[in-house]
Amino acid sequence: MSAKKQPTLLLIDGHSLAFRAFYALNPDNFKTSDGQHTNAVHGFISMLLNILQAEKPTHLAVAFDLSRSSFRTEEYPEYKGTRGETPPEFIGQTELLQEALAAMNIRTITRVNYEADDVLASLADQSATKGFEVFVVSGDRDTFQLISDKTTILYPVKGVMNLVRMDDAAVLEKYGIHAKQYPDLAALVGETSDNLPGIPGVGPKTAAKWLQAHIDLAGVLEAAESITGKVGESLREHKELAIRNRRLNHLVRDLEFDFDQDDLELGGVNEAAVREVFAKLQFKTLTERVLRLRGSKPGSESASAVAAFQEAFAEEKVEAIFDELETPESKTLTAKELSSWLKQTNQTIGLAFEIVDDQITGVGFATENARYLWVPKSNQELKDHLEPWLQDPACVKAIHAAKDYSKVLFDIGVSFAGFDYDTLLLGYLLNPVRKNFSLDELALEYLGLAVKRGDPNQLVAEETTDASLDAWLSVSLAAKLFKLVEGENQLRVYGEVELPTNTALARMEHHGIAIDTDKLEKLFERLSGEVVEIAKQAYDIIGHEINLASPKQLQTVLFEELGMTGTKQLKTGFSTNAAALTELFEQTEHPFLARLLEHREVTKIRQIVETTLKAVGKDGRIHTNYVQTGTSTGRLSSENPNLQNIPIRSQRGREIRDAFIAGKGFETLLSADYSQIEMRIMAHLSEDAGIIEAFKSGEDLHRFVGARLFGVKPEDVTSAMRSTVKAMSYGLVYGLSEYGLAKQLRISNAEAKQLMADYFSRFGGVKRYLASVVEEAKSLGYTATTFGRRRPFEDLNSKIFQVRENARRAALNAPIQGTAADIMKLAMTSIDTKMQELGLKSRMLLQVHDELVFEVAKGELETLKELVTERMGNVVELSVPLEVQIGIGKSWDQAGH
DNA sequence: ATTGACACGTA
DNA sequence: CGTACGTGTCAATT
Repeated sequence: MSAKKQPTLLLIDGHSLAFRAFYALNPDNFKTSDGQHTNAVHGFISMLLNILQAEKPTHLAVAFDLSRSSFRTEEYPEYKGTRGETPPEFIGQTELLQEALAAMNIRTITRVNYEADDVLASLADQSATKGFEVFVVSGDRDTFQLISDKTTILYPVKGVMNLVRMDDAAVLEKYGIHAKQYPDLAALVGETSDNLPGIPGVGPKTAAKWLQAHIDLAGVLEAAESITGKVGESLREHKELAIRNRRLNHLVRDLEFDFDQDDLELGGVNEAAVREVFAKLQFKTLTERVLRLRGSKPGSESASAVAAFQEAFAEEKVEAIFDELETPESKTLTAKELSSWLKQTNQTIGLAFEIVDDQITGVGFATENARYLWVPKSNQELKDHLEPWLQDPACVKAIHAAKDYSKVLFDIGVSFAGFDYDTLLLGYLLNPVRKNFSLDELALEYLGLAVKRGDPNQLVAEETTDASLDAWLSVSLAAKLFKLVEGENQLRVYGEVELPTNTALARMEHHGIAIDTDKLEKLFERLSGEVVEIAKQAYDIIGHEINLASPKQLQTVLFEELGMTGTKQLKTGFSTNAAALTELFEQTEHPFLARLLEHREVTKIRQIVETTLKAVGKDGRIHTNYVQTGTSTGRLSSENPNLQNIPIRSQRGREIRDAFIAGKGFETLLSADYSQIEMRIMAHLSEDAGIIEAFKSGEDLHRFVGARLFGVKPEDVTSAMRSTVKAMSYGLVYGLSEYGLAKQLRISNAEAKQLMADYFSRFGGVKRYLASVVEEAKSLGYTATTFGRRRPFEDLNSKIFQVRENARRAALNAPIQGTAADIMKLAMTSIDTKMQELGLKSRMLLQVHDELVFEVAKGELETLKELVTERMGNVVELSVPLEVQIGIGKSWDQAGH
């Protein structure tokens, strides 16, 4: 059936790909029991399999650099001189990789005095001449010079382990020149990573323009006299740099080899050797994947893995094997087939929805070795077939980002019991600092799987939803992530805090909060009028109009025209922020500054009014999105819009809060907040007798502390003393330094030092606690809240003072802010559960870190007030009481305290 | 259109 | 040189 395939040669720059793999995968997750890191090897092989699947080459070779020296470093010793030291985790991995490749009968090639790219260039050129189609995998753009109609470069894009297919058209698109011209462009621009400076002032744009006009570097240099401007001058002055760069980036294409292309043909593997090497590397996932595809049960011996590899590398089989190695094939099910499958499957089932315009257009289901897609014809059909299963807590479900789906289910009236594994939340607990929590990123990090979506023949990844793939990834990740979370003793945070909070949040977002849009619109108009008026006054003072929102223009006016001396230096000049302006005003009393500050306040508030108005939905309510993975400490964040930064301090700002109201059919809003929760947690964690006594006494905290600190009676603490104490107490929670305290209180460093020493001598527990937090974080590499939530810290031992200090302060704050966040989440869950249980009509709507806002239904005020106070106050037992303040009113402002 | 710097609102 | 966020604007970049 199959015609003789076009012979295709795949050439790989070994170090280049291994380094990409190394930086894409976290070394901590790929470590053998004796501590050897294997992430680069794992990533390399996983990537290799992907390329084999996509390109189906018949021949393969991997080239490695022998050392850092080559004929290029002889000519120019600084070549690649900026490359830093090899990361310690990478050490030994090249050798392991070469062993693994040898076991798989893949030829590795090195050449003394030459770089891997020269070997690739020679092989590519010679093979193309013999009629091969050639693919070169290299992260070095110099290889673009090899591109021809026979030869394509697969170039890794930074960040994710993905390859872009670079052919002549792609180079033309990206750089505006043909591939052949690329080394000329590189010579002009220079290459920082190779320590090759180019012509100063010349970037890719300019170089491309020249090359479009003059074909190649020689042509450009010939025409150098006619090139005008600064860049032309620069070119004439530095042309020898370009000539040198061009000589160095020229790849050698005529190396001779003691083998020919036939010796590179993909054949069987060395069974015993593969078994040995893979055992040494402890590559369970790769092996398990092969076992699954072979249909054998886990636990049977790994001979089948070897056999699978053997077949994989045998010609003609490559395609089938690696297609399946990625994921099981997706099958589309009818409603009937789905129901019976759900009934008979008692393993954990991965679940994902395809959602278009808030409608469920597809549902993916998966176990680790099968995946299915079901396309419900209507919401009713979906409800009929899915609701019983969703409501059955005995059916174990794994899902990613349950909240997104829960909201849609609420919308269409499908009830559900909750989900057991949410890979988003598990991923968050394992590393709250990471930026991207997508399934693909988690799969890459924890499964070593580079997920490909869309057309499998297209190496460039496309964003497409594939519900059955998502379901499969969720179920595959769930077990692994859960084990890791368990190993870190974070199961309690997962099960008691994050997972149930998710459901409460879905409900809150679903409900949203009602807005008095008329009021906001009027406010907007009024503020707009004020802005115009204030701006006019400001322009009159300085005699001309400027853009008051432009820090740059302000710098010109303040520090040049008006001749003021700036207070705080920034990258771009002196700061014009409110603190700096206030200080300038104190010095100069210049009326422009007063107008400017007022302008700032009013425009800011007007801007918030505008975005708030824009966020009001058709139902007259705002449905914010709470991001449960948004902070490194365990707090929530709120976006689209952010309802956690609605103004409260200024009178103008509070008018916005007055537009957040109880909706139709509800009587009032109720706001409940924890009073001084972070200081209370500080008291609890530090076990400081003095602070604990302060809270237990019921005396005002700052007054109490002030009395102790200054040795006076509580009633004799002046308001100045009290605010000093307040600043210091709060500062300590944030890792305040002597210098910072001095600045804040406008006292000398020595006075600040004395003040702090006094504070610590009176409240020794606080001092001991803060020191212990940093010590522990240094030795463990993370901080933990009382419930076990972790935050990693790497920079506590940094040699750079600034970096180290930043980490120190964050580490001091993390357990306190994090514990407060845990307590609030527990309280929310407790309240939400109870409200559901009692079938209350009232609803929880907002969370602002230490405050909850409820919408109260008729006749439920007393019940709710008591319920909320009791649940928030008693959710955990600390060594100090948790005090809850309740406010009630028609609007958020009136409910506030 | 996207990006970085700045500014500023909240707890 | 006090923690944690999200959003807007300007100005300079494709």
